[in-house]
Amino acid sequence: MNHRLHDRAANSLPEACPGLRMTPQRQEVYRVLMGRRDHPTANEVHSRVKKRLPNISLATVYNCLETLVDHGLIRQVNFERESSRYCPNVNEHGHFHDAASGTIHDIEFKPGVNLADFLDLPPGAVIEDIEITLRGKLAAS
Amino acid sequence: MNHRLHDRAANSLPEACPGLRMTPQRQEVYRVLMGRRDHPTANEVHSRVKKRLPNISLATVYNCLETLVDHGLIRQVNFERESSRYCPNVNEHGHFHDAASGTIHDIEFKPGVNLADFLDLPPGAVIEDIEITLRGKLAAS
DNA sequence: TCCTAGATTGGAATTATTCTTGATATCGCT
DNA sequence: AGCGATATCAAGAATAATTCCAATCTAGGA
Repeated sequence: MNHRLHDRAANSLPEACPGLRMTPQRQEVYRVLMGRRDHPTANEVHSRVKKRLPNISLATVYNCLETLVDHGLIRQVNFERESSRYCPNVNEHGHFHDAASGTIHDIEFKPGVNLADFLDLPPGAVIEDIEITLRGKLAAS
Repeated sequence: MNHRLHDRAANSLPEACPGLRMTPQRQEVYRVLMGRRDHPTANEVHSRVKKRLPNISLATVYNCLETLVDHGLIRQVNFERESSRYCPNVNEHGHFHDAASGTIHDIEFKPGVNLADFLDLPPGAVIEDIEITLRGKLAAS
């Protein structure tokens, strides 16, 4: 069992974030994302958050998610035209979509990798954000 | 000037595609995409196609685009939650979104690149599709 | 030519998300 | 503690892209 992960999941925000007022709703939305890192949709987040905040509205969940994204505490992930999903892993990383199970796995870059190593970037391009999505199957191991 | 490109753009379908009935609508949708490779949305495709087929409906444009995608003649490209865009480049490639101009550039992989060299894939993962999107700025050269 | 499967159309329906508005809560200051 | 300014919340309405539906149409084969 990964205690490091578990401990983080049990807390609310890792540290204060400048300019972000920490309300019970935002705290709980964040807590829920940390508690189960399965890339839930806003709807799923709403269901989970309602366990503790039964009166929270879906609109508020959307607001909280947007705020947390804007402050860099979580990331919004899009697959095709499906509903957005949310992910508390703010490291640069990609996602692997297992078609069979519908699960999503974070994909880390191998250490020391540089985008320009494998992509033919336009000269002078300054990259601000990367989104890498793989779709496929996990062969039975 | 790139004659190869220009010639392809002027034609309709490059070759017959098994199981695909080539209707005037599909032909024109394809022609429009080849004629201007700027990753238009379904709406933009609709406007362009109407020049020659004034009665074509948006639903038909969606149908044609879907069919062409299903047959591997074009690709559907999604950025965030924006409308889907369509692209006649069916090679494996990524996209660079220039925030300033709103333009989209195809990004090719460097030759001989293997994704597994750069990404920490889950063991036994079989990749069926890759989507790489970069957002950033093109520095004034 | 006639039949049939598939294609097209226009409009209605769907769905995720955003917007609006009024009510609440919080912050900084005295 | 009290007050005004500001931010947040909630509920439902509104939006926008896309899909669905039912009714024609069309092309190609028997």
